[in-house]
Amino acid sequence: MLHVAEAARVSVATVSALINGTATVSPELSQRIEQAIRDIGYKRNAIARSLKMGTTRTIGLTVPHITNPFFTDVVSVIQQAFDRAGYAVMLCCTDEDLNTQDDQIRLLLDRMVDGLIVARVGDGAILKRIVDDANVPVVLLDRICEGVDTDAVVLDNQRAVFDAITYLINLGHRRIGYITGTSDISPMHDRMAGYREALHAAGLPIAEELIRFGNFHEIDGYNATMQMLSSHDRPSAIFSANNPMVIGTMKAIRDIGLSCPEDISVACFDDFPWSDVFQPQLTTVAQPVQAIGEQAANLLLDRLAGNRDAPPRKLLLKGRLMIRNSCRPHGATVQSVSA
Amino acid sequence: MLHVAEAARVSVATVSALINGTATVSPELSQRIEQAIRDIGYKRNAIARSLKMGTTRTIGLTVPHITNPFFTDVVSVIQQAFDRAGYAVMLCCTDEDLNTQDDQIRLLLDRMVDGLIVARVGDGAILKRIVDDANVPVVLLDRICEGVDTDAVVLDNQRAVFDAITYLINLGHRRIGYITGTSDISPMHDRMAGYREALHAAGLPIAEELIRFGNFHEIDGYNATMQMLSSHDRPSAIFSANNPMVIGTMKAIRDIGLSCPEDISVACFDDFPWSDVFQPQLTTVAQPVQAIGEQAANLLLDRLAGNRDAPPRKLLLKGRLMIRNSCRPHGATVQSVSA
DNA sequence: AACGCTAATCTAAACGTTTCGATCATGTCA
DNA sequence: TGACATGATCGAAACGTTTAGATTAGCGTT
Repeated sequence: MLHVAEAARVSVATVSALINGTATVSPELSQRIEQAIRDIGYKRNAIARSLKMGTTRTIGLTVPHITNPFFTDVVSVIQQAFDRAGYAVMLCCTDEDLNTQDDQIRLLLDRMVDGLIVARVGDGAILKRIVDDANVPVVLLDRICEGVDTDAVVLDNQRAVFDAITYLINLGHRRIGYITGTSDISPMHDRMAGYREALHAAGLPIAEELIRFGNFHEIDGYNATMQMLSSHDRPSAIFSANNPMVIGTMKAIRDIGLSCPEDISVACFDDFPWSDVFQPQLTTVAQPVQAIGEQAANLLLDRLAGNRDAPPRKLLLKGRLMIRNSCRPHGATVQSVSA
Repeated sequence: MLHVAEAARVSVATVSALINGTATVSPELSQRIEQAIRDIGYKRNAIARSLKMGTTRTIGLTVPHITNPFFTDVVSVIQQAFDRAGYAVMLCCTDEDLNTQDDQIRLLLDRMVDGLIVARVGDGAILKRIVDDANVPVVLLDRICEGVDTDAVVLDNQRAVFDAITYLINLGHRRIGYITGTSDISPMHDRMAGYREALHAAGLPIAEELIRFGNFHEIDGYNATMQMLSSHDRPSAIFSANNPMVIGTMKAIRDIGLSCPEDISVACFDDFPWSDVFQPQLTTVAQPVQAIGEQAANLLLDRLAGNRDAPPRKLLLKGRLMIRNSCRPHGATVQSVSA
C-alpha cells in the first residue's frame, strides 16, 4: 500500500479510504490510485488488516470425521454459507479424540477466528473453559454440551430413534439389537433414550445383551454385530445409531452367512446418497442436513453481525424415517413388505 | 504480551525470547514470566506473529465438491497430514465453477496462506496467472493444468480406464456406453482417451452416440443413461467416469425397468465405502486416496520446509480395478460371473 | 476582508508480535 | 587492576494496515 501511495503521490490514508470507501476521495486522486494499484498489482494484506481490525473474517469448524456422510454434507453446506458471506472456513477433524479437539480449538483461537462451529467430542469440561475465555461466539453442532450455554442446533434424537424402533416393533420385532457410540455425547445418549422409551412404551423388556457400544467406526459395528449374531438367541432386527458402523453390521451379516432383509432387518441413523439405489435399500433416519448446516451458519453469522448479547438459542430439528426395504415383518418369508 | 512483560517486570523482548526459545533467559526470569503467563492466561496472537514473520502456517485447499467421495477422502487425508505438521487448512469448494474458484483462490491468497493445494476447475489461464504472481508454492491435485508448471499428483487416468474398458470387452461387451464430465479438465480428457484406446485396441468401432457428457452431478448421469437406454440399439454395459453420476445411472436403470447386472453391466470411476456391502456390488476403479492425499501434502510440506527451487515434481499414481459383481459376461443369464 | 463551514487530504499512532543492535553486569585473564 | 569476552536483558524499529484528529483548500456569508 505504501508503494501504491508513493506511485500515486498520495498518502496511505487516502489509499485506504478509497479501497474501503470510508471517505470520499476526489476523482483525480481516485484515478491515480486505481492506476497505481493496477500497475503494481497491489493486493491488500488481510493479515495486517486483521491485526488492526481485530477480525479475520474466518471461522473455525471442527467435526469428528469428515468421512461420516452426515458431517460431509453438513460441512459442505456450512462451507457454502460462509463462502457466500465472504468468510473463510478453517476445517479441523478431531477424530473423536478429546486431546486432538482441544489442540485444534486452541489452534483456531490462536489464529483469531471470529467464530467457531463445533461438533464436539468427549466431555465438555475443557470445551466449556475454552468457550468461556475465548470471547468469540460458538455454536454447537449436532452435539450439545452440559454446562456450555451457547447457541446450538441439534436433532431431536430421542424422538427420531423412538420412531424408528417403534416402526420395527410394529413390524413384529421383539428382540432388537442396538449398536451405539459411547454415551458421553448427547446424540448417543438421547438416541439410546429413544430406544429404551420405544421398548418401554410397547411393554417390551430391555435386554442389555442386545445393546453394544462401539467407537463410531465400521470395525466397531462389525464386532458388535458379530457378537450379537453369534448368540443363541439372536435379534431379528438391528438398529445402528451411527452410519459408518452400519457398514460393519452389513459386512458381519454377510460374513456370518445371513442376509438382509430375509434373515434380519437393519435400520440405521443418518441417510446417505446411495441408500436409494443399492440393495437392500436401507431404512434410515435422515437428518435434515441442509437445514442443520444453514441454521448453524445463520446462528453464527447473526452473532458475527453484532448480535452478541441475545440469549443462547437452541434449535431442535426433526429427523425423518426413510422407510425402504431393509426391514421386514418378523417371521415373514415372502417378498412383500406389507405389514 | 505487554501485560505479561509488565507483570513479570521484564521487557517484551525477553518474553518473546522465552516463548520461542530464541535466546537463553535466566531461570528466575523464566519462572516469573511463566507465572505471569499463567496468571494472565496469555495466548500468543498468531495474527500479529504472521504479520511480522510473513508466514501463517495455514494452507488453502480447494476442491470441486467435498461430497464427491473421492474428494471427501482426499480432503480428510490432507487435513490430517497438515494437522500433524501444525498447519491449519482453509477449505473451499468451487462447485465446478471457474469464477467461484478464482474468487476463492484470491481470498486464500489475501489471507496469506503459505501454500495451496488445488483440484482445479475450468481452463487454466487464470489459475496460471494467479499461480505465477502469487509466490506461494502450489500443488495441483487430481487435475493437472496446461502451462502451469508446478508440483502435481494425479492418477494415470488413461491407463485406469483402459483397464476397466478392456475388462468389459473381455466379458464380451461390444457396445459400451461412456458417461463423462466436460473434457476441459485433464482427468476427463485422459479417461476418455483410455476408453477410446481400449476400443481401438480391441478393434471395436467407436460409436459417438454412446459417449455422453454431463456436469459431474447425479442428474447428469441420470439423463445421459436415460438417453442411451431409450435408443433402439442400447449398450450392454455402461462406464461412468465419475462417481456421483453413477448414482444417476443406477437410478435410470431402475426407473426404466431394467436391472443391473442382469440386463446391463455397470462400472465406474472412484470407489466408495459402501461398494462392498450392497447389491449390486459395483465394479469400480479405486484411486489410492490415502497415497494421493499424503503425496500432495508431502510435496507442499517439502516446499514449505524451504525446498523452493527444486524443479516441479509430477507424481503419477496407479488406479486399481476393483472387480465385483455389477458386470456380467455379455449375453449371460446365469448367476456365475466366470467369463 | 474576515469568518466559518465543508470536503479532501494528510500525519501519526496503534494493533501484537519478532529481532537487531545496544547496554550492562559478571567473571577471566594478562 | 584494567581490558575483554560472555551472557542476559532491553529499547526500539518493523511488519502493513486502519483511523482519529489535524491540516488545508475552497467557497459562500456578512
